[in-house]
Amino acid sequence: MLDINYIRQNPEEVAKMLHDRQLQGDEPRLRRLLSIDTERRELVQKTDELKAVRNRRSKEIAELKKSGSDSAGQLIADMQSVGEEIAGLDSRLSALNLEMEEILLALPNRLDPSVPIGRTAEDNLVFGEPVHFPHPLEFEVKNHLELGKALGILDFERGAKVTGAGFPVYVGKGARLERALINFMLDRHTEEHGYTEVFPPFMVNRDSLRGTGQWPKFADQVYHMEEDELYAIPTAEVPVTNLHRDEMLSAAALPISYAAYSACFRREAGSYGKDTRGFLRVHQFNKVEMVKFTRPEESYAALETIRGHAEAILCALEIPYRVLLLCSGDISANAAKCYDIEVWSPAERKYLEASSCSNFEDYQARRANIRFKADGKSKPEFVHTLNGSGLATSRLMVSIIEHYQTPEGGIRVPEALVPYTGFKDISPLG
RNA sequence: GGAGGAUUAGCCUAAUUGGUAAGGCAGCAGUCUUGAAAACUGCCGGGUUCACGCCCAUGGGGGUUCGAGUCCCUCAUCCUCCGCCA
Repeated sequence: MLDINYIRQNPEEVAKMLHDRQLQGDEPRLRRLLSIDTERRELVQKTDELKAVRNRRSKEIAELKKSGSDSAGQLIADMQSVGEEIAGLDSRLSALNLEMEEILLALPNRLDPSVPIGRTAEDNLVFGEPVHFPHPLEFEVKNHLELGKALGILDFERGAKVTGAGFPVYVGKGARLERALINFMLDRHTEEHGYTEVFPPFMVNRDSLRGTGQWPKFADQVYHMEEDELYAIPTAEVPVTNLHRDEMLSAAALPISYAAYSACFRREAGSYGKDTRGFLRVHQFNKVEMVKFTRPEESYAALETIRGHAEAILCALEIPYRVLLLCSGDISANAAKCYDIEVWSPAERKYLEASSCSNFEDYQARRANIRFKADGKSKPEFVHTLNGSGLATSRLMVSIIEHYQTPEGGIRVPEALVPYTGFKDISPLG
């Protein structure tokens, strides 16, 4: 959520941001917001004056009653009408506040100046050089679906029977490989990158969804348990960032860094037809997420750090990847700046998104009311929040299966994972 | 699921039959000091104002009232006991 004071003082900047994000259609709502704000402020002034009168008179009534005088009757009658007037203005005010909040919650974040201006994913900037690792695949490569099925480590059909399409089952060494990946990444982040491990709830309430920005705008992408008014988390970002909702953090504690494994649930409503085969788009997948809370002036350095931590995982696994700096038209509404890390799929012959590292600045902190005090004399400030996937196992699994396949149709286990799997390869014979 | 109790600022705690939230700790700045501690003074939730000030804020939402921390309704969370389950 943006600061209404910032919007009031820089309306043309906000309009340009909407334009850069290809959201020109939101501009009428921005104008509506500004007019609500003006009316609201006038109304506040008026009711404040009336309330000041009421407070003063009420004190007089108290004094009169205390002194045993009966002369308070006229005053009380007068205040009755003042009270009615206040109630009328207040109800108008709360309607305006409600509408203002609705618009504010739906308005996207500002963009960092370093974000390239562009219309679609085509305009994303390749950041730095793609990173290669030599994998001798001098034979006809199979895709992860064929290999996974032939090796008996992935079972999409039974997953579809038990739950539905997009809920894969990992079997045998496949399950072990998945668990190894999760443990490997958590260990790296906690032991080498300085994160505190968190194992969060996989369901959250609405306040948490609103805090990180999945509600109200993206509510249709989230599984909803109506009877209990709970939502299945689309990412650990939601429960972990909301750990500190409505808290005043001690300045000395910043930055706070959490790494969390969670299953992630996404309805992916309306997204069938594109990259939907196998693991490329599923309703449930596993992910290790990094979340940071920083002082405002430190957030952009922290973004680079998080990206480095995600890249370190890929380097350790020797999986080829590249980094994209998302353009204004493709970046998510909540983020001020975002890198995507994409891994190379030799079977699909294209890059697949495996990680997204974002700086939300104070956009989430303002929604979730996460503040800190720099020192004793300064006012509470909103922290900056960041997160990055570190990383999504489903996409990594595709990479590992495809890059580490052997001409015989088996899979070697990446060196770094062997201590976690307890085996070095998955052979066609099982 | 049932009964009872609780929720006040970063933390801890007060407030008479309903009369408009008092203190303490921590933190910051200043005075004093060679320096520090102690002591003293000021600041220390949000909005508005050049400022004085004014308004809002006692877990969330609503109600009664001239006036609500206090009374009523409702929801959330925590604690205790009972029941149920693993």
